[in-house]
Order: sequence, then structure tokens, then C-alpha cells
Amino acid sequence: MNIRDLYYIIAVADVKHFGKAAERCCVSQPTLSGQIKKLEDTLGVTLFSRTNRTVQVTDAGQEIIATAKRAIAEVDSIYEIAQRAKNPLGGTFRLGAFPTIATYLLPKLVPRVNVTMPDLRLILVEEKTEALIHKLKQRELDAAFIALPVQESCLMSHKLFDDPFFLAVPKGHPLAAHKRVNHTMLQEHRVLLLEEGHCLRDQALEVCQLHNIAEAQDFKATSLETLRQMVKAGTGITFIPKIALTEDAGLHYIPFDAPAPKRTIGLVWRKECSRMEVIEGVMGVV
Amino acid sequence: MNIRDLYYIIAVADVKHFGKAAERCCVSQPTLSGQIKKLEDTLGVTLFSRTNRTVQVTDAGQEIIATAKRAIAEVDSIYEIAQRAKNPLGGTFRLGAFPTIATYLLPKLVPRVNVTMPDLRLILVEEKTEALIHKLKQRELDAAFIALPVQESCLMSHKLFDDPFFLAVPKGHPLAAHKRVNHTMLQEHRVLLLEEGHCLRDQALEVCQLHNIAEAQDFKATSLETLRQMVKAGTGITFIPKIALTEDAGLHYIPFDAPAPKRTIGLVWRKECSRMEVIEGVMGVV
DNA sequence: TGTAGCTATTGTTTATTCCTATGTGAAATT
DNA sequence: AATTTCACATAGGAATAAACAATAGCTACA
Repeated sequence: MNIRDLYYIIAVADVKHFGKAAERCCVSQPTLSGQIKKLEDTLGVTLFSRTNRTVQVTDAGQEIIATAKRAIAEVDSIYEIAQRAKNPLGGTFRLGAFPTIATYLLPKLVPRVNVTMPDLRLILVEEKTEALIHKLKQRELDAAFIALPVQESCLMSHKLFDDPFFLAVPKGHPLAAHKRVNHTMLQEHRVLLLEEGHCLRDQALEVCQLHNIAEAQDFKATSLETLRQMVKAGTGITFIPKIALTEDAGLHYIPFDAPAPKRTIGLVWRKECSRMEVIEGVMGVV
Repeated sequence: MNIRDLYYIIAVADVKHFGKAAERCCVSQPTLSGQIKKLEDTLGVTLFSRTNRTVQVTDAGQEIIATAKRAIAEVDSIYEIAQRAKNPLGGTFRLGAFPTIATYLLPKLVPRVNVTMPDLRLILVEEKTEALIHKLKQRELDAAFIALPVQESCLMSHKLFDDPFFLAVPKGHPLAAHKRVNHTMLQEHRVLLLEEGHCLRDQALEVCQLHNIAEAQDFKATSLETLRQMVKAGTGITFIPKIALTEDAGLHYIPFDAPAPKRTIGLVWRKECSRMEVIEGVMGVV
């Protein structure tokens, strides 16, 4: 078997057409057909059921192609490692961040990374915390910004900064007059939160439950910006982390009395990660 | 790059000798040297620092060889899948079990599996529960016997049987006269348990804590058989699961009053597992 | 200085892969 | 019913790559 053959079968499985697959692989159709036939012979299994009009992937083929993709991913990372060995601050780096930090942190971060590590090709992935941790473990990410603590034995983390929450109220709201707020002042108000799965929601909920503040049950926003617009529209009040504060005519942001509720942002990576130079470079410019 | 090249570099990394590596790969030494040199050229990285006396793997080489091993593991599983497609009950099946069940369950199980699935090559792995779950997730095991419940979103499980605990006491022990025991009768006795990490220890400890029974602090056995010997020697009493009961002149096994403490044994596998035929076959003969 | 122990190089043979041209067979069209 | 179209398979020859045997070249050690 040859690595090239794996590309051939993946191409055929993708486009379901030997001629087009051959074109994608930059070989002639007979070449691709022949190699696939040979592979099928050595495996003793038909991977594709071909009729004159259609190509279908057999059950065994489905499984084998999924495995072939994993094999090729490993081979690709051999090239990646070699590239890195020549330039530790080069190559591809897959960086994750959860939604309520990505929007505010990455626009500042990326230009700085481009300056300090010009040969680095950044791939940014915005996902909820749970998905980020899963992708880190699966080696689909090299590092991710996550709200600490992260309790995973195979992952390492480093605290970057605290991000205190502010209370966001619309202009003219009874609470808008206050310089500072504390939880007792929130009791009678409608608190709007993000939909399930956002760590900011969980953190805000924790504050609410601690102080017995009710959440608006009938409303769940999908992004912090939606939430902000809803507050501006007078639908309720919410928590906005400091990093997401904006100059906004229709809104008041009020700090909390100490100890202000906050979240802690850190960078997380696999223990056996081999890209510490880049990870330190990223932490250095946050 | 060629898959064969990956075998070449792994062989050299293993034996640190081009000639012996070539022999292992069934090629001549110049062939192996040449292919490795070509690979190093395409990668642009030296994998081995060769002197006339020694071959050393470079830092980049270490990483690349680790990745190459993973790549080859995927390629191997392509052959495995093909083999399975031809005979679903054939090929290699890696089955795990935790220590306090392996010794008693597997000797009965394996002969039955050999009868019902004669083409199956069983690889048995005896590990503590935590290691089993890790290996299942890492695709290093196809299935494992584990005490339920198992709370892992990527794993599936199926209950096989309940395994009630018996109290093991030495002959002549004050409790030996009783037909049945209950927890209040254990208060004043020295209870011996397995060392940390055994699920049987955790289950027994749970029973003890529930009923405020003290554990013998200075003693922790490494296997159920050691534990049995210690009980026989009069060091204390212990819990032995039904499956591990043996005819033993020096010991009395006493059942508990209902509800008897017990553990539940189940078979666990990955959600996306492709060997359901074998898994069902294994469950069928337990 | 010579020898043993390795890896690298050279020249040649063998095996594999690739291409172009052509074949085959089923569906779509006339 | 004959023809065209589409798509994969086959055949034969050229190019490429991998293999071997023989040997050169290098260092450590006697």
C-alpha cells in the first residue's frame, strides 16, 4: 500500500467519480482506476461499487476511508513537524477560543502574533468550551483560550488575566444612577443570559444562584452582541465582562462592589505538546 | 513519502543500526540508507545523527518517529477493517478487564469465545478501571469489562450481571457461626481492603463509610488472592465478590442480609465502534 | 599503520507507476 | 432499434523509483 493510494480513494469517495477524482489527484483516470483496483486486490475488499452511471462507497469502504483520513492526517503532521524543526515559530498553529472571548480578544491578538511570529499560519477556531476541550484532546487544536479552571489531566493551563463582570443596564433604568452595584440591588430585575453551553452563562448563573437572583426564563441569547441589543431595547439587564465593554450611547455599565464577580481567562494546551515556543509567544502578546 | 519509509525509520530508531534495521525490513542496507536519505531530503530535516560507531535520533526525529508510529497504526487498522469485512467474527479483538474480575471471568470466557468465534484473535488486557477507560478512548482497546456505571459520553455500556459481595472470615472467627451478616455486626472488626485504584476497593469503602465501619489503615493488598490469604491468616476480614468465591478449608463466606452490597459488571465500548458483531458475541457467552 | 565496524556511493537490474489509446457496457437520445 | 454519450476497465510502452551487489570512505581502537 502507498500513501498516494489513500489520497486516491479519499478523492473518489469525495466526488464519486473516477475521472474527476483523477483530475483532483493530478493523474490520468486509468492510473487512478488501476491503483484503486490493486489496492482492492491487496485488501481483498471492494471499496467502491461502480455502475456505469454512479460510484458508491461500500460499507467497508466507508470505514477504510475514515481510517485513511486519519492516517493521512498523521502523515501531514510529519511534514508539519519537519517544518517546525526548521523554524519553531513557523508552520500552522490551530488556536481555539470560546465565543464570548474570541470576538474581543482575537482582533487585538492576531496582529501582534503576525508581528512577533511572522511565519506562523494561525487557524482560529471559535467553539464553546466543551468542544474546545474535546478538540484539544483529539489533537485538532494546539491551544485554546478557556475560562479556568480546566480539570483535565492531559491538559496544561496558564492563567492570563481576570475579566471582571459589569452590570449592563439600559439608559434611564432605575439602577443606572448608581456608581456601583451589589447583588442585593438585582433581586427584582429581569436578568438575561446566553443560551446553554456558553461558559459565560454558567458563570453568570453561578452568581445569580448564589444570591438567589432569578433568570428571565423565556429568553436566551446566542451571542453577547444580541444580549447587549436586548438590554438596550429595555428587555432586561445582564452581565457583560470587562473585555467586551463598548462605548454605547444606550447603555450604562456599572461595576460591582468588591469582590466583583469575574471569570479567569487562561491558555490551555496538551501536556505532551511540542509547540511550547509558539504557546509562550502567544501568551507573551496577550 | 512512502509508508515503507516509515517502517524504515522506525526500525532504525529501534535498533540504532542501519544494517540490523535493514535486515529487519528485509532489504539491503544500501536500500534502507538511500530511502532514509531521500526522506530526510524531502522533509529537509536530519532524522538520525550518524557517526561511524553510533546512530542517534535527533529531536525532530523523535517526534517524527512517534507520529510515524501513529500513522502506521492507522494503516494497520485499514488492513484490519478489510479482514473484518471478509469475516466479521475474525481479526484481532482487544478486550480489557479490571483485575478483580479478570482472574475469575476470563478463564471461563476465553474457551467459549474460541468456540463461538474461532477466527477471533483475542488480546486480553488486565488494567485498573481508570486505565481501561483511557485505553478505550484512545482506541487501544475494543471493549472492556468494567463495574458500572461508567459516565463517559463517548462510551456505551451494557449490564451483564450483578456480583454480590460476601463477607470472608477465617475459620473460628466469632462471625463464622452466622448464616447471614449485616453491617451492624461488622462494627468492631478489622476490614482489609485492596490498594488504591481498584474499583473493588472503592465499592467496599462505600459500604464501609455508609455504615461507619473502619478500614484497617496499615494494610493494603495488591490482589484479591493476597487478601484471601491474609484473611485466612487471621489478619482481618474482607469482602469477596461472589464470582471470586472458592472452596477453601480455612475460610467462611457469609452472605449479607438483603439488600446485599454488590457490584454490577458490564461490557463497555466506544460509541462509534465498528465491531458490534464481536461485542454481541462476547456478551452472548458471559 | 592496520583492522574492524559502519554508513554512503555507484552501477545495474527489477518493479512500479504513469501515460495514451482503445475497449466495453449501460443509460440516454434520436 | 440504432446511435450517441458517459464512465470505468484494459493494454502496451515509457518513465520513474526501488532494489541489489560490490565497494568506497570514514572513525575508533589496537
